[in-house]
Amino acid sequence: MKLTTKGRYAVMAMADLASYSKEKPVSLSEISMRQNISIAYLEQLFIRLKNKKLVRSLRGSQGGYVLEKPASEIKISNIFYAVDEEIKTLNCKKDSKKGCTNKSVKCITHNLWDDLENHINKFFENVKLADLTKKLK
Amino acid sequence: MKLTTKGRYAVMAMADLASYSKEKPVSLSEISMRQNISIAYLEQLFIRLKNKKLVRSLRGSQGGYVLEKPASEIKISNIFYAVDEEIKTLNCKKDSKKGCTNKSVKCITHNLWDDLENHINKFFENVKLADLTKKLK
DNA sequence: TTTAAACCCTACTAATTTACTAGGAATTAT
DNA sequence: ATAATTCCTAGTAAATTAGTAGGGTTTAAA
Repeated sequence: MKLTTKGRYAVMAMADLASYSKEKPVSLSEISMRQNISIAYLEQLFIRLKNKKLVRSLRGSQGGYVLEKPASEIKISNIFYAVDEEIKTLNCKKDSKKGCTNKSVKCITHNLWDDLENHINKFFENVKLADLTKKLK
Repeated sequence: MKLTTKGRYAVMAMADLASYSKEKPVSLSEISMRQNISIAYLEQLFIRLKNKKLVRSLRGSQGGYVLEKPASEIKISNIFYAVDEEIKTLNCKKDSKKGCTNKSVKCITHNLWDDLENHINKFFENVKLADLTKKLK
């Protein structure tokens, strides 16, 4: 059970934005240097963050990104969701009423995995971006 | 963030054992059929479960496995630990005092990942194998 | 009006991890 | 003896992750 760089980098980048984009937009090259993540990789993440309306972009020279909303209104779960950092405790689909769809497998521990997912998701729901920036710098 | 089959199968197999090994040892082929996991794969898991004293093996014909302790004394975290299902929110080592060892990277979100790890681990600490078997069958 | 800094977008590839298989050896009840 | 079982090591296929490449488009500022 492991957090991928996608989710981790996205949160790091957003935390960076939260603390450095007060005055002016922050460029990916700045974030790249501060957080040691390649620009090309950051680009991929920011396209998604933008699609989910977590950041706003300013194109052209002197451009960059700013937060679309106050850091106090952005949950970690929003960021993870934007970049597809999914919490998955099962492989099988969860469409069927009870248990797994995979017909012959008895998912005897189904409830446990469900509880776990809820537990983790709740954690991310309860942490806001603003909570992190205190620890920055 | 995803649970691997190693951890998931190990818990399923242990839950199977907990409910079927009361009278006689349960063979891997039985578990294999009930849980739809290959015997060869189960073998790998049970070697580790045995090393960590969670199960006891009985070799030879009519052999199989039984729980080493009552299901009420086996935590999910014990099972995960036995099969190396690790909860990892960071790539960098956590040896150094504060933050990451990777010198030039500022792990600004370090505390968040630490909190997350604790949160997940605590969940697994609080669930016992016996809690699952109620839901079985 | 040119230039350079920036975002935008798609596709590909390398690296790593996961999931699983193969094949045999040792043990033991019947 | 034999068949059912655990035990053990090594390998490989599949999937995912992490990152690169290379070309756009937009825009502030010289």
